[in-house]
Amino acid sequence: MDNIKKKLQEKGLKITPQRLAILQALMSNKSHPTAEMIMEYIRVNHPNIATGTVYKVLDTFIEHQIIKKVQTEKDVMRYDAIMDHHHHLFCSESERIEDYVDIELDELLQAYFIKKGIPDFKIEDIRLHVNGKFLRIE
Amino acid sequence: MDNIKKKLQEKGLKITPQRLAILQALMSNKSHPTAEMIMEYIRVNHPNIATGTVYKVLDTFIEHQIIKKVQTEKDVMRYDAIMDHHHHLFCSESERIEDYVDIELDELLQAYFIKKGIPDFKIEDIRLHVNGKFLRIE
DNA sequence: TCTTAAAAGAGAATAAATCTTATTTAGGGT
DNA sequence: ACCCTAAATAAGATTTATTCTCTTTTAAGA
Ligand SMILES: [Mn+2]
Ligand SMILES: [Mn+2]
Ligand SMILES: [Zn+2]
Ligand SMILES: [Zn+2]
Repeated sequence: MDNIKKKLQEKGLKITPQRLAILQALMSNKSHPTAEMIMEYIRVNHPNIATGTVYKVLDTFIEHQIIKKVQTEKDVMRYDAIMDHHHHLFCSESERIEDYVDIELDELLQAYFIKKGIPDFKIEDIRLHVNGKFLRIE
Repeated sequence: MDNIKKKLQEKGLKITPQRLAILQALMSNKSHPTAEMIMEYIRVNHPNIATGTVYKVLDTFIEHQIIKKVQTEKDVMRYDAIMDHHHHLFCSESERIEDYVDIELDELLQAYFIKKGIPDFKIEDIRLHVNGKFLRIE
Protein backbone atom coordinates (compact mmCIF):
# COMPACT_ATOMS: atom_id res chain seq x y z
CA MET A 1 0.00 0.00 0.00
CA ASP A 2 2.93 2.29 0.60
CA ASN A 3 4.32 1.76 -2.87
CA ILE A 4 0.87 2.55 -4.23
CA LYS A 5 1.07 5.90 -2.49
CA LYS A 6 4.52 6.41 -3.88
CA LYS A 7 3.28 5.67 -7.37
CA LEU A 8 0.70 8.43 -7.12
CA GLN A 9 3.16 10.86 -5.60
CA GLU A 10 5.70 10.24 -8.35
CA LYS A 11 3.11 11.38 -10.85
CA GLY A 12 2.20 14.45 -8.83
CA LEU A 13 -1.26 13.15 -8.07
CA LYS A 14 -3.07 13.87 -4.86
CA ILE A 15 -3.43 10.90 -2.60
CA THR A 16 -7.09 10.19 -1.95
CA PRO A 17 -8.74 7.14 -0.42
CA GLN A 18 -10.61 6.55 -3.69
CA ARG A 19 -7.46 6.59 -5.78
CA LEU A 20 -5.66 4.32 -3.37
CA ALA A 21 -8.55 1.87 -3.33
CA ILE A 22 -8.90 1.79 -7.12
CA LEU A 23 -5.21 1.38 -7.76
CA GLN A 24 -4.93 -1.26 -5.08
CA ALA A 25 -7.87 -3.11 -6.62
CA LEU A 26 -6.23 -3.03 -10.03
CA MET A 27 -2.87 -4.15 -8.74
CA SER A 28 -4.25 -7.04 -6.75
CA ASN A 29 -6.53 -8.22 -9.56
CA LYS A 30 -4.56 -9.43 -12.55
CA SER A 31 -7.62 -10.42 -14.57
CA HIS A 32 -7.96 -7.08 -16.37
CA PRO A 33 -11.14 -6.03 -14.61
CA THR A 34 -13.87 -3.73 -15.85
CA ALA A 35 -14.81 -0.51 -14.06
CA GLU A 36 -17.83 -2.36 -12.69
CA MET A 37 -15.66 -5.13 -11.25
CA ILE A 38 -13.37 -2.62 -9.62
CA MET A 39 -16.36 -0.88 -8.04
CA GLU A 40 -17.73 -4.12 -6.70
CA TYR A 41 -14.36 -4.93 -5.19
CA ILE A 42 -13.78 -1.61 -3.48
CA ARG A 43 -17.41 -1.09 -2.36
CA VAL A 44 -16.69 -3.44 0.54
CA ASN A 45 -14.48 -0.79 2.07
CA HIS A 46 -15.76 2.24 0.16
CA PRO A 47 -19.53 1.86 0.02
CA ASN A 48 -20.10 5.45 -1.06
CA ILE A 49 -17.72 5.74 -3.97
CA ALA A 50 -19.43 7.26 -6.99
CA THR A 51 -19.44 5.57 -10.36
CA GLY A 52 -18.26 8.74 -12.01
CA THR A 53 -15.35 8.92 -9.63
CA VAL A 54 -14.19 5.46 -10.64
CA TYR A 55 -14.24 6.32 -14.33
CA LYS A 56 -12.61 9.68 -13.65
CA VAL A 57 -9.85 8.11 -11.58
CA LEU A 58 -9.24 5.43 -14.20
CA ASP A 59 -8.92 8.14 -16.85
CA THR A 60 -6.53 10.06 -14.68
CA PHE A 61 -4.42 6.96 -14.19
CA ILE A 62 -4.33 6.35 -17.93
CA GLU A 63 -3.33 9.94 -18.61
CA HIS A 64 -0.50 9.60 -16.14
CA GLN A 65 0.49 6.21 -17.47
CA ILE A 66 -0.19 4.31 -14.30
CA ILE A 67 -2.57 1.90 -16.01
CA LYS A 68 -3.64 0.95 -19.53
CA LYS A 69 -6.84 0.11 -21.30
CA VAL A 70 -7.20 -3.36 -22.74
CA GLN A 71 -9.14 -3.47 -25.98
CA THR A 72 -11.75 -6.18 -26.33
CA GLU A 73 -14.57 -7.08 -28.67
CA LYS A 74 -17.14 -6.46 -25.99
CA ASP A 75 -18.82 -3.14 -25.29
CA VAL A 76 -17.02 -2.71 -22.01
CA MET A 77 -13.54 -1.47 -21.29
CA ARG A 78 -11.02 -3.43 -19.27
CA TYR A 79 -8.08 -2.10 -17.35
CA ASP A 80 -4.56 -3.26 -16.66
CA ALA A 81 -2.20 -2.08 -13.95
CA ILE A 82 0.82 -3.83 -15.38
CA MET A 83 2.79 -1.29 -17.35
CA ASP A 84 5.79 -3.39 -18.27
CA HIS A 85 5.58 -4.27 -21.93
CA HIS A 86 3.55 -7.41 -22.42
CA HIS A 87 1.10 -9.09 -24.75
CA HIS A 88 -2.31 -10.62 -24.14
CA LEU A 89 -3.87 -14.03 -24.47
CA PHE A 90 -7.59 -13.82 -25.23
CA CYS A 91 -9.84 -16.79 -24.63
CA SER A 92 -12.05 -17.41 -27.63
CA GLU A 93 -14.83 -18.85 -25.52
CA SER A 94 -14.82 -16.71 -22.40
CA GLU A 95 -13.87 -13.26 -21.21
CA ARG A 96 -10.57 -14.43 -19.80
CA ILE A 97 -7.53 -12.32 -20.69
CA GLU A 98 -4.06 -13.21 -19.47
CA ASP A 99 -0.75 -11.47 -19.71
CA TYR A 100 1.93 -12.91 -21.91
CA VAL A 101 5.50 -11.79 -21.34
CA ASP A 102 8.09 -12.88 -23.86
CA ILE A 103 11.28 -10.89 -24.12
CA GLU A 104 12.74 -13.22 -26.72
CA LEU A 105 9.73 -12.53 -28.93
CA ASP A 106 10.01 -8.81 -28.35
CA GLU A 107 13.64 -8.90 -29.44
CA LEU A 108 12.72 -10.89 -32.51
CA LEU A 109 10.02 -8.40 -33.46
CA GLN A 110 12.25 -5.44 -32.77
CA ALA A 111 14.98 -6.86 -34.96
CA TYR A 112 12.48 -7.66 -37.68
CA PHE A 113 10.98 -4.20 -37.79
CA ILE A 114 14.25 -2.35 -37.43
CA LYS A 115 15.39 -4.14 -40.54
CA LYS A 116 12.13 -4.05 -42.44
CA GLY A 117 10.12 -1.12 -41.09
CA ILE A 118 6.63 -0.17 -42.15
CA PRO A 119 6.35 2.33 -45.00
CA ASP A 120 5.06 5.76 -43.95
CA PHE A 121 4.60 4.65 -40.37
CA LYS A 122 6.60 5.32 -37.24
CA ILE A 123 6.18 2.40 -34.86
CA GLU A 124 5.78 3.28 -31.21
CA ASP A 125 4.60 0.04 -29.68
CA ILE A 126 3.76 -3.47 -30.82
CA ARG A 127 1.37 -5.72 -28.98
CA LEU A 128 0.20 -9.17 -29.84
CA HIS A 129 -3.40 -10.18 -29.42
CA VAL A 130 -3.20 -13.92 -29.21
CA ASN A 131 -6.57 -15.62 -29.50
CA GLY A 132 -7.08 -19.19 -28.47
CA LYS A 133 -8.07 -21.52 -25.69
CA PHE A 134 -6.65 -21.94 -22.22
CA LEU A 135 -5.93 -25.59 -21.52
CA ARG A 136 -6.09 -25.27 -17.76
CA ILE A 137 -8.82 -23.70 -15.71
CA GLU A 138 -7.53 -20.70 -13.87
CA MET B 1 -22.16 -6.24 -56.43
CA ASP B 2 -22.67 -9.70 -57.84
CA ASN B 3 -19.86 -11.19 -55.80
CA ILE B 4 -21.40 -9.57 -52.73
CA LYS B 5 -24.58 -11.51 -53.47
CA LYS B 6 -22.53 -14.64 -53.94
CA LYS B 7 -20.85 -14.10 -50.59
CA LEU B 8 -24.21 -14.05 -48.82
CA GLN B 9 -25.50 -17.03 -50.74
CA GLU B 10 -22.43 -19.09 -49.90
CA LYS B 11 -23.23 -18.59 -46.23
CA GLY B 12 -26.87 -19.50 -46.72
CA LEU B 13 -28.04 -16.00 -45.91
CA LYS B 14 -31.10 -14.43 -47.49
CA ILE B 15 -30.29 -11.66 -49.89
CA THR B 16 -31.90 -8.44 -48.76
CA PRO B 17 -31.33 -4.88 -49.94
CA GLN B 18 -30.18 -3.96 -46.42
CA ARG B 19 -27.58 -6.70 -46.26
CA LEU B 20 -26.31 -5.90 -49.71
CA ALA B 21 -26.00 -2.22 -48.88
CA ILE B 22 -24.21 -2.82 -45.60
CA LEU B 23 -21.77 -5.32 -47.02
CA GLN B 24 -21.12 -3.12 -50.03
CA ALA B 25 -20.48 -0.20 -47.70
CA LEU B 26 -18.01 -2.23 -45.71
CA MET B 27 -16.20 -3.56 -48.73
CA SER B 28 -15.82 -0.18 -50.38
CA ASN B 29 -14.70 1.53 -47.19
CA LYS B 30 -11.35 0.22 -45.99
CA SER B 31 -11.16 2.58 -43.02
CA HIS B 32 -12.75 0.17 -40.55
CA PRO B 33 -15.96 2.14 -40.13
CA THR B 34 -18.31 2.24 -37.16
CA ALA B 35 -21.96 1.20 -37.41
CA GLU B 36 -22.80 4.89 -37.45
CA MET B 37 -20.52 5.54 -40.39
CA ILE B 38 -22.01 2.66 -42.31
CA MET B 39 -25.49 4.01 -41.70
CA GLU B 40 -24.54 7.46 -42.87
CA TYR B 41 -23.08 5.97 -46.03
CA ILE B 42 -26.03 3.78 -46.94
CA ARG B 43 -28.75 6.24 -45.91
CA VAL B 44 -28.21 8.02 -49.23
CA ASN B 45 -29.77 5.05 -51.00
CA HIS B 46 -31.59 3.50 -48.02
CA PRO B 47 -33.08 6.40 -46.08
CA ASN B 48 -35.36 4.18 -44.01
CA ILE B 49 -32.94 1.59 -42.74
CA ALA B 50 -33.33 1.05 -39.01
CA THR B 51 -30.42 1.36 -36.62
CA GLY B 52 -31.26 -1.98 -35.11
CA THR B 53 -31.16 -3.59 -38.52
CA VAL B 54 -27.63 -2.35 -39.11
CA TYR B 55 -26.39 -3.78 -35.82
CA LYS B 56 -28.32 -7.00 -36.41
CA VAL B 57 -26.89 -7.42 -39.89
CA LEU B 58 -23.37 -6.71 -38.67
CA ASP B 59 -23.78 -9.35 -35.98
CA THR B 60 -25.06 -11.82 -38.54
CA PHE B 61 -22.08 -11.13 -40.75
CA ILE B 62 -19.71 -11.68 -37.85
CA GLU B 63 -21.42 -14.95 -36.93
CA HIS B 64 -21.04 -16.14 -40.49
CA GLN B 65 -17.47 -14.91 -40.71
CA ILE B 66 -18.07 -12.39 -43.44
CA ILE B 67 -16.67 -9.52 -41.42
CA LYS B 68 -14.73 -9.00 -38.18
CA LYS B 69 -14.79 -6.60 -35.30
CA VAL B 70 -11.78 -4.39 -34.75
CA GLN B 71 -11.02 -3.71 -31.12
CA THR B 72 -10.20 -0.16 -30.16
CA GLU B 73 -9.74 1.86 -27.01
CA LYS B 74 -12.82 3.91 -27.76
CA ASP B 75 -16.33 3.02 -26.70
CA VAL B 76 -17.41 2.31 -30.25
CA MET B 77 -16.96 -0.80 -32.30
CA ARG B 78 -15.37 -0.79 -35.72
CA TYR B 79 -15.85 -3.31 -38.48
CA ASP B 80 -13.64 -4.85 -41.11
CA ALA B 81 -14.71 -6.65 -44.27
CA ILE B 82 -11.25 -7.97 -45.04
CA MET B 83 -11.09 -11.51 -43.78
CA ASP B 84 -7.66 -12.47 -45.07
CA HIS B 85 -5.28 -12.61 -42.16
CA HIS B 86 -3.79 -9.21 -41.47
CA HIS B 87 -2.63 -6.91 -38.73
CA HIS B 88 -3.53 -3.35 -37.85
CA LEU B 89 -1.72 -0.06 -37.60
CA PHE B 90 -3.31 2.25 -35.03
CA CYS B 91 -2.61 5.96 -35.11
CA SER B 92 -1.73 7.21 -31.64
CA GLU B 93 -3.16 10.65 -32.32
CA SER B 94 -6.25 9.97 -34.40
CA GLU B 95 -8.84 7.29 -35.02
CA ARG B 96 -7.12 6.07 -38.15
CA ILE B 97 -6.64 2.32 -38.46
CA GLU B 98 -4.94 0.75 -41.44
CA ASP B 99 -4.42 -2.80 -42.51
CA TYR B 100 -0.97 -4.28 -42.39
CA VAL B 101 -0.29 -7.40 -44.41
CA ASP B 102 3.05 -9.13 -43.92
CA ILE B 103 3.36 -12.76 -44.85
CA GLU B 104 7.03 -12.87 -44.00
CA LEU B 105 6.18 -11.73 -40.48
CA ASP B 106 3.39 -14.27 -40.21
CA GLU B 107 5.79 -17.02 -41.15
CA LEU B 108 8.31 -15.78 -38.63
CA LEU B 109 5.70 -15.78 -35.88
CA GLN B 110 4.37 -19.15 -36.87
CA ALA B 111 7.84 -20.66 -36.79
CA TYR B 112 8.54 -19.02 -33.46
CA PHE B 113 5.41 -20.28 -31.78
CA ILE B 114 5.54 -23.75 -33.30
CA LYS B 115 8.94 -24.10 -31.73
CA LYS B 116 8.23 -22.31 -28.49
CA GLY B 117 4.49 -22.53 -27.88
CA ILE B 118 2.65 -20.93 -25.00
CA PRO B 119 2.19 -23.07 -21.89
CA ASP B 120 -1.39 -24.20 -21.27
CA PHE B 121 -2.68 -22.29 -24.27
CA LYS B 122 -3.76 -23.39 -27.71
CA ILE B 123 -3.10 -20.58 -30.16
CA GLU B 124 -5.79 -20.00 -32.76
CA ASP B 125 -4.86 -16.65 -34.20
CA ILE B 126 -2.21 -14.01 -33.69
CA ARG B 127 -2.74 -10.38 -34.54
CA LEU B 128 -0.43 -7.46 -34.07
CA HIS B 129 -1.69 -4.13 -32.84
CA VAL B 130 0.94 -1.73 -34.00
CA ASN B 131 0.64 1.70 -32.45
CA GLY B 132 2.39 4.68 -33.90
CA LYS B 133 2.15 7.59 -36.25
CA PHE B 134 1.36 7.72 -39.94
CA LEU B 135 3.95 9.81 -41.74
CA ARG B 136 1.74 10.60 -44.70
CA ILE B 137 -1.75 11.99 -44.68
CA GLU B 138 -4.18 9.52 -46.13
C1' DT C 1 -48.68 -18.04 -56.62
C1' DC C 2 -48.69 -19.27 -51.80
C1' DT C 3 -46.62 -19.99 -47.62
C1' DT C 4 -43.86 -19.20 -43.92
C1' DA C 5 -39.70 -18.59 -41.54
C1' DA C 6 -36.62 -15.06 -41.51
C1' DA C 7 -35.61 -10.27 -41.72
C1' DA C 8 -36.57 -5.45 -41.14
C1' DG C 9 -38.78 -1.33 -38.99
C1' DA C 10 -39.99 1.40 -35.06
C1' DG C 11 -39.15 2.75 -30.96
C1' DA C 12 -38.44 1.48 -26.11
C1' DA C 13 -34.95 -0.22 -23.10
C1' DT C 14 -30.39 -1.06 -21.39
C1' DA C 15 -25.60 -0.57 -20.19
C1' DA C 16 -21.42 1.80 -20.25
C1' DA C 17 -19.52 5.94 -19.94
C1' DT C 18 -19.64 11.01 -19.50
C1' DC C 19 -21.14 15.38 -17.81
C1' DT C 20 -22.85 18.93 -14.49
C1' DT C 21 -23.05 21.07 -10.30
C1' DA C 22 -22.68 21.27 -5.47
C1' DT C 23 -19.84 19.69 -1.74
C1' DT C 24 -15.74 17.98 0.28
C1' DT C 25 -10.90 17.42 0.89
C1' DA C 26 -5.73 17.12 0.22
C1' DG C 27 -1.92 19.37 0.89
C1' DG C 28 0.87 23.61 0.32
C1' DG C 29 1.42 28.01 2.61
C1' DT C 30 1.04 30.66 6.79
C1' DA D 1 -1.87 23.46 13.82
C1' DC D 2 -4.82 26.19 10.91
C1' DC D 3 -6.24 28.36 6.41
C1' DC D 4 -6.92 28.47 1.84
C1' DT D 5 -7.87 26.96 -2.53
C1' DA D 6 -7.42 24.18 -6.43
C1' DA D 7 -8.44 19.70 -7.17
C1' DA D 8 -11.22 15.75 -6.30
C1' DT D 9 -15.54 13.47 -5.15
C1' DA D 10 -20.66 12.60 -4.78
C1' DA D 11 -24.93 12.49 -6.71
C1' DG D 12 -27.60 12.06 -10.17
C1' DA D 13 -28.85 13.51 -14.85
C1' DT D 14 -27.44 12.79 -19.56
C1' DT D 15 -25.40 10.90 -23.53
C1' DT D 16 -24.07 7.37 -26.62
C1' DA D 17 -23.62 2.91 -28.35
C1' DT D 18 -25.97 -1.06 -28.52
C1' DT D 19 -29.72 -4.39 -27.70
C1' DC D 20 -34.41 -5.82 -27.21
C1' DT D 21 -39.39 -6.38 -28.11
C1' DC D 22 -42.98 -6.46 -30.93
C1' DT D 23 -45.26 -5.73 -35.31
C1' DT D 24 -45.02 -5.72 -40.19
C1' DT D 25 -42.80 -6.93 -44.34
C1' DT D 26 -40.33 -9.85 -47.46
C1' DA D 27 -37.27 -13.48 -49.61
C1' DA D 28 -37.32 -17.59 -51.53
C1' DG D 29 -38.64 -22.42 -51.64
C1' DA D 30 -42.76 -25.46 -52.44
MN1 LIG E 1 -20.49 1.50 -24.95
MN1 LIG F 1 -22.54 0.98 -24.24
ZN1 LIG G 1 -2.16 -7.20 -19.23
ZN1 LIG H 1 -8.40 -4.54 -41.17
